Amino acid sequence: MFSKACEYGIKASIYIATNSYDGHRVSLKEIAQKIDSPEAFTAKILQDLVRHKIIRSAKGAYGGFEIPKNEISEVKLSQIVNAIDGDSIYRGCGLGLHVCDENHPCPVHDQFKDIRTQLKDMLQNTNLEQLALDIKSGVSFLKL
Amino acid sequence: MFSKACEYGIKASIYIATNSYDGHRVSLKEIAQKIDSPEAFTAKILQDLVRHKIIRSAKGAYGGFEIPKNEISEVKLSQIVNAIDGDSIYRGCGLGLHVCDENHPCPVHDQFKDIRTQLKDMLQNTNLEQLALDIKSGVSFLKL
DNA sequence: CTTAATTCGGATAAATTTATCCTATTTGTA
DNA sequence: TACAAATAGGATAAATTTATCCGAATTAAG
Repeated sequence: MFSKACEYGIKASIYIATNSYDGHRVSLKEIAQKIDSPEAFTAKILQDLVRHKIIRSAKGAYGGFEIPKNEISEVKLSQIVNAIDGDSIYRGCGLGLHVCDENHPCPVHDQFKDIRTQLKDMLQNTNLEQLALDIKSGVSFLKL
Repeated sequence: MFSKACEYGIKASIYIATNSYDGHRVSLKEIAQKIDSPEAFTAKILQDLVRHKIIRSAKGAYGGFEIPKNEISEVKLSQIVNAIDGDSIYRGCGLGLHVCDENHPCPVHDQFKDIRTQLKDMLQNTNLEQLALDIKSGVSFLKL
């Protein structure tokens, strides 16, 4: 579904959100441990999210990553996915045709239509606050 | 969504179906041209589908690939996807957790639930006959 | 001012996926 | 039987994704 990079990006963003919620900045090292991801690779992904202004970073001692409290509920899953994987998951053709629309549909265009729409809506309507609160309350988990 | 291999596999199967419908066996060369895929790579995928008994092959002159007429409507997209990509698209965790179920859900488990179910149902309920007929009647297309 | 803890960024390596090439084998037809 | 047209399959290459390493820059604290 998503690339590894995207999975790490989503999990890292959620972990950062849970901590920003409490006003805590978190380091790359801590993030990688908590979401069980390779540290250096995760660093690249976080840099990418920083460039896309989805998260913020602070260099130097006591530095780390954070999301301004008032922005946590504004960050949608779709932004993270878009930044890392692009929008082809819910925009591109299911069979990889370059042209695929109502006028020139691929064989599974109709079958995929609802699924794509639902996926797109879900990603656009799910924000980091919801996800972070479930982690904080122990309802959901970031590893295993 | 799917790997390139899987996309080629689905398109090839549909093209073979449209021809088997008319009692015509088709060669690798013809298939690759009609679905716009790399020939040698497509050969590997077709071999795989043959091993999974989803399509049949005939060696030698006048050989090629076919699907017994009475089986065309029995081949579901899910079988092709399973043979090539496995079932992780609609079985695995959206964030790649090794354990992810109702008791230990990942942060997006609930959000993905419906989408997975819908995708799974669609793949299991869509057969090659439907798709092939749309191609034959010019309603849908295998390339561009 | 020095040090330690960080992120940043470039280079590189490993793993996987995608793609190509070549030879062997099979098989229908002349 | 010889030939040509196919699939089968192994080896290899190219491209992409995933992952690691290391030095530079930044910054808070002592």
